[in-house]
Amino acid sequence: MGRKVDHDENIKGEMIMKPLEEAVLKDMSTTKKDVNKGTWTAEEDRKLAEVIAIHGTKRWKIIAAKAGLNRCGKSCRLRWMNYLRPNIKRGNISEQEEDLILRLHKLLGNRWSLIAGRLPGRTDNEIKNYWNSHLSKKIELKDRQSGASEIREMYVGEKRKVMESKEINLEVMKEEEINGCNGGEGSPSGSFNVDDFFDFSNEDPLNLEWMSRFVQL
DNA sequence: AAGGTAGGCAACCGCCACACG
DNA sequence: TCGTGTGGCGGTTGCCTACCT
Repeated sequence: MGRKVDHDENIKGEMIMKPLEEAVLKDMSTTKKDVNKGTWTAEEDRKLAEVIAIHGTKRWKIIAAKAGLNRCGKSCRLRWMNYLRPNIKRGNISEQEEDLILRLHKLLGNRWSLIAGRLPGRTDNEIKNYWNSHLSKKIELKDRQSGASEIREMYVGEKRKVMESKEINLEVMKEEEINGCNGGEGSPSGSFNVDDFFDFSNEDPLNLEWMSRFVQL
């Protein structure tokens, strides 16, 4: 811990500790022994939401201490992100959303947070769970029905290679952009543009037309 | 009605990347 | 440049509930 913490809140409203708060944190800091685990209670949810309403969602360790919960910061963050955050949609994943998940997964693999970023109100955890419990089985069934499992195994291997090279390409593209050597008409990045892909502006997120630019099912 | 099993989901774990001193 | 703390992510676990025998 070498970080300086004796500040007040800054203009952005980010949470920064005063000396007293530092002492509180010290008192509240939990050892692995006494840390609370398992399902969250309504009371814990309420306390966490209260603290976040005041201090925002930075410095989860401090938030955990301030809320007076014997929870680690990670646990608080997870609870907020997956359950308490405003505008969270729960359950009832529509056909449109399912289609989008399938396409995105085909394109991105198990990059759940990226996929979730394309589905407003959905969390990476929910999509991951939905995939594991519904979609993966659906795909398996579909494969079996079409008798394509062997072909698929080959395909999956090939796809993995492609994905890996695509990941490399994404990194290269980002780097090129940072270095200012991408974006010309002679750009080597081909038809897949990472910024187009992650540009959420000016579009209905559930409209799949944008997706068909990138991947077909 | 009771016990066993499978499915769904919330939460934890461990790793990695990044920021900061 | 290096060490440390923290947040973010994907994989995994374990609990709860519904369904089946």
